[in-house]
This record gives sequence, C-alpha cells and structure tokens, in this order.
Amino acid sequence: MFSFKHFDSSLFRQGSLTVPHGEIPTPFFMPDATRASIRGLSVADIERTGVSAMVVNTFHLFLHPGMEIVRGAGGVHRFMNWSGPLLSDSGGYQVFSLVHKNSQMGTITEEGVHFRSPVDGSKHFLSPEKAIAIQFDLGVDMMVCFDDPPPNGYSKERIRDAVDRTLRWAERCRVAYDYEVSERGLSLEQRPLLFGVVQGGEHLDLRRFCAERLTGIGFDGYGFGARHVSEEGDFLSEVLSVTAQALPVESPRFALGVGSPSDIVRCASFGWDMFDCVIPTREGRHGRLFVWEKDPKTLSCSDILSSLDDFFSTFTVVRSSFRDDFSRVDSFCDCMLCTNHSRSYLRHLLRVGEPLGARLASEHNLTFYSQLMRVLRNDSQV
RNA sequence: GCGGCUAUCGUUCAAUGGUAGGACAUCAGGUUGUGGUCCUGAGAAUGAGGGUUCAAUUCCCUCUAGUCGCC
Repeated sequence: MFSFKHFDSSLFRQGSLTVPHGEIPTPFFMPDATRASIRGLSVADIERTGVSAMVVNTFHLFLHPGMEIVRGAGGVHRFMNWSGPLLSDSGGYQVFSLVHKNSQMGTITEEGVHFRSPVDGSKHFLSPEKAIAIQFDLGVDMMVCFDDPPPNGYSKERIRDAVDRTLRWAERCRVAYDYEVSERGLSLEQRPLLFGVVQGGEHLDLRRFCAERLTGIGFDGYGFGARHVSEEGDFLSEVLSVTAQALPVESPRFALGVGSPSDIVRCASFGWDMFDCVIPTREGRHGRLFVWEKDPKTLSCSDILSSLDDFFSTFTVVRSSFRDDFSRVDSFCDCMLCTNHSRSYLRHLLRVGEPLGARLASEHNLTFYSQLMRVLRNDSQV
C-alpha cells in the first residue's frame, strides 16, 4: 500500500500512499479537523488550500456528537462531507494530557483509561479495543493505536513505564484491528491503515527499543509520539533522526504533532512522511501569518533545507503597524486572502472578531503549508 | 450669562490624607497527535496654579476644559 518513487536529486523520501479514499503523494501535511471541522473553514475552503488529507479525533468525536450520530450519518466522511483521505487520532494524547494535567480528571489502569469529560464532567472509558472500534465506526482511512504519551519532563523510569504500556496496548490494538477487519468483512482495499506509535521521550535507547518491538508486532505505518521539542522548546533533532532510522524503510512514518515549517522540513529530511499540527490554523486565528521570503515555485527542497530559518517568515498582523498596510499578506501566495484583501483589512477583521478573519488567515496558512509540502515533494504542479 | 456635576495610564472605570489598581488598547515573547477569539511579560496616569497639612490625587480657593439644566 505504500510505495516510493525515488528521485536521485532528492534529499527526502518521496512517494505515495494509497488509502481507501485516494492516493496521497508524500510527504504530506494534514491539518487538524479535530471535531470533524477545521475551525472556520468550509470543505470548499479546505479544498482550495491544496490540503490532501485531514486528522479527526477519536476523543472529541466520541464525546460530541457521539458515535451513534456518526454511525447514523454513515461515517465521518459523509457526516462532514469530505471525500478525501482522513486519519483519526486515537484519543490517547487527549486523555493522557487530561489525566497528566489533573489526576482528578481520570485514572489509568492496565485495562484502559477512565476519565471525565472536560465539557460536562460525565464519566467515560477508553481502551485500546474501544479506541479501535470507534475509529472503525468513524470509517477513516488511517487510524492510530491508543497509546500513552508521557510529558518529556517525566523521569526515565516513568517514560519506560509509558513505553511498556504503549507496547502492551499496541498488541491489543493489533488484535482488535484484525478482529474488526474480519468482523466487518473488509477487503484489502477497504481496510484502513493502522499506525503504531513510538514513545520513549528524549531517550534514544527507549525510542529504539519501542520502534523494534512495534515493528515486531507489525503495523501498516509507524508514528513518532509525544512532544518532539524539549521543555525549553528546542527541536529534538537526534531523537527524531534515530527513531526514523529504527523504523522499516518500506512503511510510512507519521510524525504526530509536527510542527512548525522548519520542524517539518527537518523531520522530512530524516525520513518522516506524514505530519499534522494545529500551528497553521491556531496561529492563523490568533493573527500570525506565514509568508514566503522567496517565490516557492523557484525553490527546491535542498534550497529550503539549507535555509531552514530563512525561507519563510512570520508576522503578527494584528499589531498596530499593519493598521494602514494595504499591501497583500504574501506576494507569492494565490489564496483567497492574498489575491483579494490587504493586511489592513485582515487586521481589522481579526481585531473586531469577524469570523471571516479567522477563516481567511487559516486558509492562507494552510495554503502556505501545502505549498511547502509541494516543494518537499519536488512537485512541479503549483 | 446663572447654577449643578465632572476632571486619574492612549481609552474607560477603580481607590486613597501616607507604595494609585483593573479592563481594553500598545509593545515584546509564546502557541507543536486543538479544554486556545488563548497564555506570559513590559511600558504607560492623578488638567493648571495657589492654600490647609509633617504629608494632598484625595480637603479648600481660583483658572481652564468638558457636561447637564435654566435664562
């Protein structure tokens, strides 16, 4: 299901990934449509940005609207009217950040995690088996094992515990996945891909160990879990590099939660193929815009790799200095915002809280990310 | 013209006879498998002149500027 086309000049893995809802050229970036929606954007808006796939979240959709509704709609594709590929996050990250942040919010047992809804306080339970079943009900193209992502600040001993639990749960996810596939009678073309997630914090030996054991169980793809930046915010270059090398060459590698444009480029150069992050949409809503320093159509991936911090810049459009800046946001971008409106107008919209501001800014940043991924693919079509 | 009221960061509200506080705005950071129209930090003010007092932004007088009412 995962194939490569290598280009001699390329510094990156370039290929394509085939899933039930289509073929995706790699590397690619998925914006987070956590609650089956990218905040503020319609499906038509999303298509215009060049986004090829999105991430929805098991945890959030399980709580709202609930699986009965999603099943009733005929799956999340139909529910949100998106016909392209979708990946679901397992909910592990949400449940654990909830519990790690405040132990009153839930308890972790070998069986799974009991937690309280952050919305209304109601009690719920998620386990490897349940997370897999939910993701099948969502009807996504790619799903992720229910895992335990510990904060990087934890002791090595506690991170080792998280690795062990992640591995035990990965085995249970694998079994549950095989059960669901046969129970639902899914053919090879219909079945979603299952990703195991490598934990281990900043410890190279734990990352290697976890990667080896997951490979032993066998998954369609492998993910990098927990944070890829240190507590101080520094990119964990060696950890990302070593972990990628510890994974099978022929499987897609998903760097969960990565990241800033620079982080994505670095990870792609280490051999990571898939990315998702809230940065382009969240920062867009808050008024930070990504812009090209040079025309991306003239850039190669080696140009970008050699100018990691210089190929783009950001600016905060809500600052007063943009009050009377009637120029376009990015002279190299062809999105709705850049071809129709000025920085001054966008600033105005964001400051008065007009929803159109968040929409245009998110759309622009996603267009920037899509363009970046095209450059990493040496994709001539722009 | 007469009378009342008001005067505090850029704006808008507090407070006090002894270090003037908040909100919004400004500026600077931050946001990484979305509990985020969010989080952290910084700079920023007692209209002017007199008087009472150890000490006045606070009490008194004058001026100035607003504001309301009456002619």
